[in-house]
Amino acid sequence: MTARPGSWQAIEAEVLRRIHARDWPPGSAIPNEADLAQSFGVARATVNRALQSLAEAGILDRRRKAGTRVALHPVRRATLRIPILRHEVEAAGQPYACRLLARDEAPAPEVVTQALRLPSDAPLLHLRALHLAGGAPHALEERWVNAAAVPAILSAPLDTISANEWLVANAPFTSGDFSIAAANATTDEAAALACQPGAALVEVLRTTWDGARPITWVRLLHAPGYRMRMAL
Amino acid sequence: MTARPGSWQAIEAEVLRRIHARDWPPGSAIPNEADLAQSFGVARATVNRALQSLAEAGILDRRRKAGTRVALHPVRRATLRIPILRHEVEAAGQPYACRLLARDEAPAPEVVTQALRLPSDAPLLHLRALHLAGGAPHALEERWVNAAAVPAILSAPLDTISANEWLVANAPFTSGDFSIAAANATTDEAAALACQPGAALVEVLRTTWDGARPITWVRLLHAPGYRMRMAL
DNA sequence: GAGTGGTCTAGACCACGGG
DNA sequence: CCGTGGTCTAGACCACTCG
Repeated sequence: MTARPGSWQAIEAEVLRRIHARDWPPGSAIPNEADLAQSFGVARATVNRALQSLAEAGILDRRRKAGTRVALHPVRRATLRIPILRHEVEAAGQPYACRLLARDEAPAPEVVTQALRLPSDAPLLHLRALHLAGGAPHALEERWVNAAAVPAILSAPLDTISANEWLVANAPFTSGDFSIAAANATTDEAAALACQPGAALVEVLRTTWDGARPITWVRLLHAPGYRMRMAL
Repeated sequence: MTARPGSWQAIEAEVLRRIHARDWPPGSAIPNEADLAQSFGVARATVNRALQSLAEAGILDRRRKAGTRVALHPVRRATLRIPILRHEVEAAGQPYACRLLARDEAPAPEVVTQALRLPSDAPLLHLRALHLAGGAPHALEERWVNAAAVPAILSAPLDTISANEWLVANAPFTSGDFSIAAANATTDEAAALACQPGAALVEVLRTTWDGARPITWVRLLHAPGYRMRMAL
């Protein structure tokens, strides 16, 4: 488990140790790369690799000329892996299924068109699907797809493959928003998810873009008991 | 905005372009580093930097000898910044306050001791606090601190500084778990958060460790309307 | 202006792991 | 075995930004 002496991981661990040991307290400046390299007996590039890793993790603040400082408030970052629902379910050892509940091209609500920065009369494909895990409802998906950006979706076999999965394979995106909140189940949602009306549900909102072109807006309502886990 | 030609960012962008353009479709192998370096006219280390960046982002799968492949299912990662609550509130332009509701050393529930992998009779400090934003309830915090690992907390002025902030400054951690779920407000919680009983609340569970030593377990209940946002 | 991090190069050796 | 990625080195130049 211990990194090879002289490796950048070893340097990283040693720097971390000194920070935790308060040798280098929060807010203080640490020696520059050249000095550290000499004192550790490695090349500067190796020190650079270690410090960049720590900076990326938010442990250090680095600025040219100003030098490297221990972050005053180490803003912790958690990385959330967002799997395809099918994979998530199957990874839990349960059979997955997806049922297409609705599909139409009705005009989208303002919330959606505004989030996608599209005119309110833009032609959007509307989909509603229920994801099942082991026969039980897992999540309810409400989706709007920008048909202008992904015309092929109009002829996609969405009763065979979930829109989620089809889009991942056919419409790569470059950026997006992702947010999590809690919502009480409406009577309709409760019926679809086989839970009590008013039950607390995890609500995930996602918008994706390919460059400047909006691709899709989706709202996922997870069945009660759902929990998103990450490591710190 | 465009990266300098020959920089690793430029290589990264070009590789990304070829992936999006389906020159290198999902699952396919791409040339090895040496070949790419030659064709791009840069050193192998530069190509390595670019490909490592893409691998870290989940776009590429890299294995020694097996080479580099375009990830079949680009598992998207969202990085969530976990700020100190006070900062989060103040960043929203609202005055922050924290009220300590309870503090005792009663035995902890099994859920807590098990999550911390401690014997069920381990001495834990129990805290309950209400975080306020602009005078309105923002989040309810239920916390258990491993007094054995952080004895100084027993004499910390927790009516002045939130336990959250005190721990960040005085008890660095090396790893932790983080999970998000939704919960209906109990009558007690509703009273504290000034909302309706049964309201859907975002529940955050966090456990932190310093090496093998458990530090703290905390449950945060956010007031209705709370939303965690991240970029993809 | 000058110090510091950011990056590139050319070359080398190593570790992993597929065939 | 041996090809591929992972990493280290020594040296160099650049870019940013603080003073």
